[in-house]
Amino acid sequence: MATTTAAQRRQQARVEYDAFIKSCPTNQLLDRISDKWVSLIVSALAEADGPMRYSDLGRKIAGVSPKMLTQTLRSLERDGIVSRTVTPSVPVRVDYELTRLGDNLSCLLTAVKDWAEHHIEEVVEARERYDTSSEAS
Amino acid sequence: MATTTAAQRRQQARVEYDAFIKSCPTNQLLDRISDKWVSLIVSALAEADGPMRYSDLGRKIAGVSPKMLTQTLRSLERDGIVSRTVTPSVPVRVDYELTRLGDNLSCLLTAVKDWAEHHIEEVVEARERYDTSSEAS
DNA sequence: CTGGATCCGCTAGGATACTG
DNA sequence: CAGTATCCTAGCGGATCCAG
Repeated sequence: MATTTAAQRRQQARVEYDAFIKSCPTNQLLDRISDKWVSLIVSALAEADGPMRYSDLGRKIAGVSPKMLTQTLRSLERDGIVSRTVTPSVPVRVDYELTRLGDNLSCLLTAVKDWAEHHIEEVVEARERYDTSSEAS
Repeated sequence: MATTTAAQRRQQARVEYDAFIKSCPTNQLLDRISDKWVSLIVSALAEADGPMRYSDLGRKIAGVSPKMLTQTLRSLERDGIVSRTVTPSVPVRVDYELTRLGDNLSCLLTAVKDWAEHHIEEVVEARERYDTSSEAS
């Protein structure tokens, strides 16, 4: 009674794998830093080396919509990467700053950046080789 | 004549930013390693410490569809991360292996992994604090 | 000023079936 | 065995409007 098709088994495996991946710190971290806006926000705050206001970030990052800015900041705050300080004046003032953990993360990001800059050339060359050789077909 | 709304200006900025980001090695790399399957494939190949066949990878990674497996492998091959060796026997045999660059990348991945494992606890704690304090509202 | 809520288009990626 | 081609869905993220 092979009512369990290959697809079903694969999906089952996928569910388990997803669970595994979600519980895996590495993948959680990768998910986090791979977010386009995360790296930008973190490096913006790292450069500033001090608190930045919501609109400062919005201006510095330029292409971000308020929604994504807020959303990303919230998740970063939740993870203890940034701290959010509200000054209940009129108008309201909100400052964001890297926590110690966030600062640490920015170091990792720097390591990644270094790797990227050291190896990007190799990658580009590989791409060109690949592209020209497949064009030749 | 403010026919250029804030949204339009932001979109303009977004386009420029996208271009900037695409040309930025760091973000290219982040895009690459953040791909769910990339890290899995690279670490699978790193563990194997030798060539693996297409179906070996499919089995090892379990939850992946053929489409994504092929697609990911192709892009990794293009970037010179993995090498693809076809043995034209019957049936065909295809082996994938990390290149030197790929091997190097797996080291970076290890660094990321180490960071994740050292700091995940802090993140989890921060999350719990955040969640419980927002529940309290 | 700092966002929350809502709608909505788009595309990444999964299922499925087929080929060399 | 190692893919390719097709369809289709879910969710990400942008626009827009509104509120504290």
